Amino acid sequence: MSHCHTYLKKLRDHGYRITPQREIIIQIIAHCGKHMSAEEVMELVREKSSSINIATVYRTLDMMVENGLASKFDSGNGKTAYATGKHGPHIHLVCKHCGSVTKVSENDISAFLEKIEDLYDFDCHPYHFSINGLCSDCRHSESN
Amino acid sequence: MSHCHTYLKKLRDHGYRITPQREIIIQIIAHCGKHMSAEEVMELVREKSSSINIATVYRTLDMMVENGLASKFDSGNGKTAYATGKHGPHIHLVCKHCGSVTKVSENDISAFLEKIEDLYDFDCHPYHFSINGLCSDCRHSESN
DNA sequence: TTCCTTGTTGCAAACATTCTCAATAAAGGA
DNA sequence: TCCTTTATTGAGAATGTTTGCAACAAGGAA
Ligand SMILES: [Mn+2]
Ligand SMILES: [Mn+2]
Ligand SMILES: [Zn+2]
Ligand SMILES: [Zn+2]
Repeated sequence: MSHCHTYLKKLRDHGYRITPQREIIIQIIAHCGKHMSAEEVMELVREKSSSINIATVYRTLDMMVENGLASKFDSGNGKTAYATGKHGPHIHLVCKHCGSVTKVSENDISAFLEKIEDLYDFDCHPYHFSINGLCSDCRHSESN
Repeated sequence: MSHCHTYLKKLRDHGYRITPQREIIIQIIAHCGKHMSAEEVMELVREKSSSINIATVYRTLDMMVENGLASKFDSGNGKTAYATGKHGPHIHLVCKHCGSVTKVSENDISAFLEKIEDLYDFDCHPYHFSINGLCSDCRHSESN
């Protein structure tokens, strides 16, 4: 069963209705491994159907986030980015000085997330978030 | 020297000009220990001066973030929240099912942040961000 | 298959945030 | 103190995202 069918089934099991709009949107974000803004999803949606509204795209993406099927985060360029689990669990270190983004691998976070689960009984899967700070280059080149 | 004078000095040292608008905005966010939205800052600004524009509030808060004097994160209610270091370093575990927010203490994160610094030479201070997931109540009460 | 209930959609308006630009004023030098 | 340079401001337009609501349609019942 393909990735997006799993998502659709999960949503149906949660009582959501499966509409053609949702099928198209979920297929797009599920098959594309990268972050996408709502507008980028919308562009691909338009290739498949001509009358889906941007509000429906936002609503569907947010529904996925609320049900743990996608993550949502501030991409730093003024648009919110969405991605499914296929994008893979990792976090982004965003330099607030130069804007560079460094990826932290799953391996380097797992111990931390296990701790969060043990101490707080909180399940942070699929995890994909950003931490702001100063990158290596910027912290060493600055006088301050 | 009060908290906000330290901020003002740091900004002046970085070449920024100190305007009455910035003094008022920084004083407000520096003295208030909690997260505030730009609109909430604006309301307090209006009590001190009648003609400061909301764009200036946004610009000043973002300037603080870019210079490591404040953090900025998605509060979940549709408005971005800002806070200075006085709010204290910690992270928020936000339940995407019920919306509850659990605070993770500095103590439980420090090992992770040291690892990030060692491995990636990235300085994530002042850290104050959120992780989405399922809270204890929701993960156990749900059938899924 | 048909009907009913109620969740979902498209649309437009509202809202939150960012940007553009001409006017203003902070900071430093004379 | 006055002048010059140039960062900053207010105003409003633009952009990105959310919301209210009437029309529509998915999914279950009969
Ligand atoms: Mn990513
Ligand atoms: Mn906080
Ligand atoms: Zn950097
Ligand atoms: Zn919860």
